[in-house]
Amino acid sequence: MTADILSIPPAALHAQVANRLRQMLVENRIVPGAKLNERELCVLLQVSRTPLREAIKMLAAEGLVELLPNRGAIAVELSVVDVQNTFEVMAGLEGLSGELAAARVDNAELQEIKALHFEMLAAYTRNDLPAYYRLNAAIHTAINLAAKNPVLTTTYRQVNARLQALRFRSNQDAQKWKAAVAEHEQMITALENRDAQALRQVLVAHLNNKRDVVLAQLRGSEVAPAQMAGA
Amino acid sequence: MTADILSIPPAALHAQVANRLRQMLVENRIVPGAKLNERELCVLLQVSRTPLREAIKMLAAEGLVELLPNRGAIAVELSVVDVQNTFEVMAGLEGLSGELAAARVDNAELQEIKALHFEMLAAYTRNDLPAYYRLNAAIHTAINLAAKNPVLTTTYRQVNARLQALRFRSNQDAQKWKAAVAEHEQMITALENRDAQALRQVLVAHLNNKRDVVLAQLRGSEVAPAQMAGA
DNA sequence: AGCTGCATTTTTGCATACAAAAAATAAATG
DNA sequence: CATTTATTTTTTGTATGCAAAAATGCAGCT
Repeated sequence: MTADILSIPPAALHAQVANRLRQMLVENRIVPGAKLNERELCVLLQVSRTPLREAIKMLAAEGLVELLPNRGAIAVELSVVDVQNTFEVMAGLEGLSGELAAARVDNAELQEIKALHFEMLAAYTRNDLPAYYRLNAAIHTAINLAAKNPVLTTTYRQVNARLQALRFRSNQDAQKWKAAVAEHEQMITALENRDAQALRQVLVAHLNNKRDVVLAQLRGSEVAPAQMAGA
Repeated sequence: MTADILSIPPAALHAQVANRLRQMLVENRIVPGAKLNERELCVLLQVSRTPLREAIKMLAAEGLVELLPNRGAIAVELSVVDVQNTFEVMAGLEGLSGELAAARVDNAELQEIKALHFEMLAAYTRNDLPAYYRLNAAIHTAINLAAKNPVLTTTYRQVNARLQALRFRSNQDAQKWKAAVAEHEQMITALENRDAQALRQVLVAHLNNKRDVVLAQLRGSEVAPAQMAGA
């Protein structure tokens, strides 16, 4: 009876398709530059072209795919400059998150973030990179949510999604990793002190460091093929 | 011969439709909360439902319309809290624009911004509100472009679009107007001095003031109908 | 062999057709 | 008379069909 009312209707096909494609893009299952062939994706996702095309249009608006006139869509391929620009915006959004979170975080949220932080330290100590990344992302998400601004959260997620594909394969060296953990310590301190400017600064610095790591790796993987020509 | 190569193919229908709908939403020709009836819009825009629906999906991803399952789309209706949150993000993006613009503006850009500023002063002196708004927007766009970060520009435009409908009808009192002009003077000074932090601060303050004006007006127009009940 | 021009196939973009859900209207019941 | 229920109409969501553009393959030529 009431179940009829409470039961949530299954998401529309175009939304489901958008979610699945988004995941595939973010996880690099569709590599940057690759064409999104409608026929293939229809078979893979078991839907007709109409909802598929609607989903692709949404991903285009989100900046995850690029539409080529009369030539369909391809997964966005970020140049080094694109990555720099995207990180620059992310740093701004992350800084704002921190500023607002410091002002608005409640005690329950703070305790949970601290708990996540300790879990992350455990993963770091065990050299468990996947767990570290997962907890790291959870902390940043929690700080963002503590800012209590859904518009910020949506914008943050959307811009961040474009970088996810890159971070997926980024593993930093021991020294940078240690520095990142130290920055996380500073975040907790700033958050406990409700020091908005301090939290902003450490988050911006943190993201700039991450940018450098990603760019270094990106440049490395670009140079690699050139070595063959030189050899 | 070469004209064939250089000639740009006309934008795809879905893109044209998205542009027209975006304009209608931003100019309040489709009022917040109004349903986007597919049949009506097909007749109005002279296209079939397929490209229309694709355009609507894009606008949904941009946050200009809301999709209701099995009930189509409506123009987003921002609550007071939504407006506050959106301005908060805009302030962050404006601040970042200013910071980067101060560091990267070249002389030609600076001169053009100054010229726009003087034109704006002329419009202010003549009490020409439409021209003032136009030039005001042009200055903020120019600062944003001087930041030389396309990702920032896109994000800024997208978030700003949601507020455009509100600003359209906002006219401030003489005192606040004067204060806004004074803030613009400070912007020019900060930009000339390449003082990133000063420009950030004045832009954030400027946007906060704009937010207050919009919110006051928004609350006013909400109270207005209630007066009838009290009378 | 490599390039060019043409025919074929594939793919995209748009329009239409059909099915299911929601809304509107009419009828029936208390 | 109000309220509910049944029926019709409208509207949305998805699938399919068709035309134009792009990609592919091939024959002919230099």
